[in-house]
Amino acid sequence: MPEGHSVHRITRQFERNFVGHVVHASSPQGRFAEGAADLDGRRMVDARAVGKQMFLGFEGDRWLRVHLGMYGAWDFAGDILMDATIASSNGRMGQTNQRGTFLDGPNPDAVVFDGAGENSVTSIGAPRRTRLRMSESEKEGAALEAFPPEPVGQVRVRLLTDTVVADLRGPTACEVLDPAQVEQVVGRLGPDPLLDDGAEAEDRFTSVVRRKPTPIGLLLMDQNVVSGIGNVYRAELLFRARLNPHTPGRLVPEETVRELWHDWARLLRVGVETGQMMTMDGLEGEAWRAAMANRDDRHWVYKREGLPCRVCGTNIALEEMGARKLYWCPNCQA
DNA sequence: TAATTATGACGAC
DNA sequence: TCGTCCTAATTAC
Repeated sequence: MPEGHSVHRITRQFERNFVGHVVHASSPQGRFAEGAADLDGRRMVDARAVGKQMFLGFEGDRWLRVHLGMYGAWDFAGDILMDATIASSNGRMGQTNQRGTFLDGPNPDAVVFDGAGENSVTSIGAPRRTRLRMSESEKEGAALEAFPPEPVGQVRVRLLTDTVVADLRGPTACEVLDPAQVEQVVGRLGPDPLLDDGAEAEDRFTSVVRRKPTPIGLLLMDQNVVSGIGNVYRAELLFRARLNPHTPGRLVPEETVRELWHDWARLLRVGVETGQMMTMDGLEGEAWRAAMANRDDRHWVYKREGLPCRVCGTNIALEEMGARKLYWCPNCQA
């Protein structure tokens, strides 16, 4: 999926555009008809992200829990108010699409018209009105896109206000919970650096890791140990720490574990702000722009099996760990 | 047209 | 450890 950063970004979109508004909920696909009927007509009162899970609170103690899984995605359309902390103009968040774009980053095909006529929403301060450009096919014909647009594909849930619509497709979880159930789910999750940002969370993560015989490469992916890390961030965090993925948690030096926590906090913040999993640092100018534009240039090891390590030249290795592909440098991470 | 792939997670053995 | 679920894009044939 969409790792933790995407979910925080999506949540901010809901905070900005839906919280405080009465929502019309439906399930165009039909598979969430009951839940949608329950939520329909209620005012959204809260939007929270914990790791990879999002919770949308509605009047009447209803919470919609959504987990995107590996290929879920939210599409936003209409007059979207961009969150000042999100430097993206795209309406779609979650999975990747074609055209080499990334749905949780700026989409070259989505031009933004803001109040100043600038092609950007990166300015801070008052929210700006944005609108997604018409798609290629619509560009030819109709002058104005109808609102709301016809749902495309398998839309599990559609949430609609007077001005904005959000479509959810492909989630691994989508259900209505009561407050106690929400607490139960959240209570089982490990700390999320954007929520639990103090020494207490760092200590909790550190002590859990240092108690376990489990390989650190598995612990980082365990949402009960730490929230929000997925397969990309796992590989990159381990490389950045020059850590062998097979090292049992309890044998990782305490300082290294603490540095892992801080590094995750760092990468998560960058991810939320930019919408991209930029896991390389030390890039400047053109190299940085190239990396931001091309996902193949953003990572140290992820999806680079057989290619020379960017640091030592050793071929990047690929193996299965936790039923997922793990990329690492056997030399740097010896 | 079919197979493959993907940034997840769960339950049955 | 395996099978299963969710969807869409890309690649192979």
